Amino acid sequence: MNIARAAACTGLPPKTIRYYEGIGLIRPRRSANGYRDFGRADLHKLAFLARARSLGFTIEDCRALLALYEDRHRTSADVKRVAEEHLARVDRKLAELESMRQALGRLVERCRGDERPECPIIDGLAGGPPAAAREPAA
Amino acid sequence: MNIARAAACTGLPPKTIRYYEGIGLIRPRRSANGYRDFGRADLHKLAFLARARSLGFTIEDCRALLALYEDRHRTSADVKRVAEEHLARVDRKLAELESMRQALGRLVERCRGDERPECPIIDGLAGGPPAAAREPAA
DNA sequence: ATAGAGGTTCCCGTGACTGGAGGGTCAAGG
DNA sequence: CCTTGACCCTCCAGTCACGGGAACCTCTAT
Repeated sequence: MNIARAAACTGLPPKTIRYYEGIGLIRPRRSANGYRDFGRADLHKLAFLARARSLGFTIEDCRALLALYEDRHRTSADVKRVAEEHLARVDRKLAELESMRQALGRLVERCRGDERPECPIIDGLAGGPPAAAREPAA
Repeated sequence: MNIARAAACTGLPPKTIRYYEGIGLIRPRRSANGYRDFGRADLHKLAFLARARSLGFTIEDCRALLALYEDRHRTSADVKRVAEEHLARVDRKLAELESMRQALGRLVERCRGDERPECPIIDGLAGGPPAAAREPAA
């Protein structure tokens, strides 16, 4: 099976498949004309990679997971460790994004978005009073 | 003020400050010896950039925001548009990460993490039955 | 004079691809 | 037989926002 069909089967762009071969994740045979020739096992690996990537695993995680996938003497503890580390990364990223979203949302909310130059967003970025200083504190 | 002090004032690494000058975000004077010499306005801009970056604005957003920051004829609508577009990007990213987290969490949850090779995480990545197929369907 | 702590520029590497140049291969049609 | 168009190949450059490090210059203190 040539690369275009492998791409269609797995949902990965041909460029990405070549890249994966380049970094040693897969090793498809070559036909006499030099074209890559993907077998059943290659397709399974590519599909595996596509799913792992879509869950946000890094390429190096994928390399480790693929090795475990092919190792019949693996332990599920090894797999779980990789996944849990990634899960922790995802959670950290989520927390970071959520705090961004909140700060950003507060600024946007308070901006009237009219034709005048006064702008709480600019003020906030410029280090003006964060939020409470406009409250009726007196 | 030299670059190390500017870095200390703004929390930005010297490397980043040089980079910002390289891409034209700031334009500090130079002393006779060739050292950068940061004035009050430069520091304000750097602090502005640090805050904008910490909210996840891209460098190009920052360029636009800095221009608005310095434009006394800006409209808050212009600022708000930039911020809202970014907010929408953040929300999309959040949704994506949350769906990742959920799928990942489901897999990790079901993995016993013991010394045996059977592993729902590997199975899930390999395209095995997603979740329900192990239920007592018979 | 020298040592050490600053500063400068320039180039390379990161992650995970994507785009494009330049060229080979194959099947079908004239 | 020749051409056209759709494939395929390799290799290089660019992305984003820096960070590391080399090679070199400048200042301050001893």
